[in-house]
Order: sequence, then structure tokens, then C-alpha cells
Amino acid sequence: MDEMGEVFESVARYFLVLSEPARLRILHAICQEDKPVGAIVDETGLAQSNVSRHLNLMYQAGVLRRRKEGSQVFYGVTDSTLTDVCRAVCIRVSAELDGNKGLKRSVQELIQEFK
Amino acid sequence: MDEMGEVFESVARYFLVLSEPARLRILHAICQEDKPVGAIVDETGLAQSNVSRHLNLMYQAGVLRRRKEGSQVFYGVTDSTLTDVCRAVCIRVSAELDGNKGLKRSVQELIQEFK
DNA sequence: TCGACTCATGCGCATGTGCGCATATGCTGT
DNA sequence: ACAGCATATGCGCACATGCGCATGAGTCGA
Repeated sequence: MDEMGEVFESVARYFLVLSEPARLRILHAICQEDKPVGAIVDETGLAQSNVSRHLNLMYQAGVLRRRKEGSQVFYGVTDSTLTDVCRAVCIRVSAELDGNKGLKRSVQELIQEFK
Repeated sequence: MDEMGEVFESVARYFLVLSEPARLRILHAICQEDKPVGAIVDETGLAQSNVSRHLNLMYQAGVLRRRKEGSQVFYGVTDSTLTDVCRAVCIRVSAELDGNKGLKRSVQELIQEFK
């Protein structure tokens, strides 16, 4: 019966990947097309060391693919469930935050991008 | 442009709610019908103080409703997005964990229950 | 009013994790 | 071989969070 405990832990670990703003930024940057680390650093404004660590964490979690090309490493999203739930939660959050229309529109863009 | 930073933080906070096994246990216990704290404690096997804290956290996050009835307090899930993403991730995780058939079946049950 | 039950909360501890910083590793062209 | 760029990693710190334990606060019945 309490093999289900392990299931809960696996699911929790999955959500843990998505529970950091920095990782969401990164995912948003690469959910459309694979990109090398440097490009992700530029787009997100995060420090290179952190981007590298977050990417590795997500790769280990099995939601990213990694492809070496010369001296650079491209990362991309493999897990469609991931973008699905991101989109769903973005919609949910946008419903909560509509008092600010400008912000709401940016969320709408975000929703379209997460696919 | 970087009002989007706040959006990422909101989404991250949402996922943070789902990133703890204890909270997933609790959600699983009440996703079908509202229950008082005591019943949740019994079902989950968690300490009463922790259950109370987790419930309050989720209530503050806006995904649970609370209803006082005499000396007990009933909690229930209001957010359909929440159960949706839980189901989605359960399915995703079950695909990862199929080598153990017994465990996989328990996940299947879990998927049906999360709605 | 008093005791029993239900739930919430304050406190201290242990642990996990993100970050900045420096440095290591690896590839490329000269 | 060496310099230079791209990425990864070790280290230490600051901070957040879950838990156990004890206690507080609210409700109900005797």
C-alpha cells in the first residue's frame, strides 16, 4: 500500500523542477527551440554558473535533452507534459492577476510561447 | 518587460505547493470530497501539526477552501487546474516507472482518483 | 465551569538549495 | 603548444522550509 509514498515523492520531485523562477525562465527560453548555454544566459540574464547548474538539474530529471555541437552544448525540452502543465498554470495564474491589464497581456504571450 | 519576472515567480509559487510529498498526500485525500483535519491526519499518517500547517499554506495559496463546522474544519480543493496538473504529472511519472507493474497499477488508481 | 476534543501556532533544529565567486575542463583556431 | 572561448564544478554562505514538540485557542457536552 505504501509503495504510493514513492509515487508521491516522484511527482513531488517533478514539480520541484518547476518551482524555481530561474528554471522557468530557462524553460521559457528553450521551449520553442534548442539553444546553447550562452544564448540562454543572454536571454535570461542569469549568471552562467547558475544556468549551467539548472540545466544539468533538469537534464538529470529527464525533462531536457542535451546535444554537443563543437564547443557548445545545446539544450532543449523533451517532455511535452512539462510545457502542458506550464501553460495550464500560466492560464490559472493569469486569471488570478487580472487587475493589471499590461501584465495580463504579457502572460497571454507567455501562454502562447509555452508550447 | 520584466514584469514577466513576477509572473515567473507566481507560477513558481504555484508549483512549489505541489512539490512536497506531504502536500500531495493531503491533496489526494481531499480531492474527491471535503474532509475535516482529523480525517486527513488519519488517512495520510502525517502529524496533526504538519497537516494543519500544510493545509493553511495551501489555503493561503488559494487552492483550497475552508469551512468551519462546529469544532471541526473541513478543507477541500477549489482549483481544478491543480487536480488537472496532478493527473497529468501522475501519468507522466507512471510512464517513467514501468518496470514495476504493481507500482504502475497503483499509479493508475492514483490518476483516476485525482479528479 | 470544567474537561475533552479539534485545530492552530510558536520555537528550535536539521536539512536542502540557490547564489556568487573562483577555478577546472573541454574545444577551436593560430 | 598556447591563447581564448564555452561550459561545468567545487566551495562557502545565506536563506527557506519541513518536522517534532509543546502549547494555545475555540467548541461542545456534562
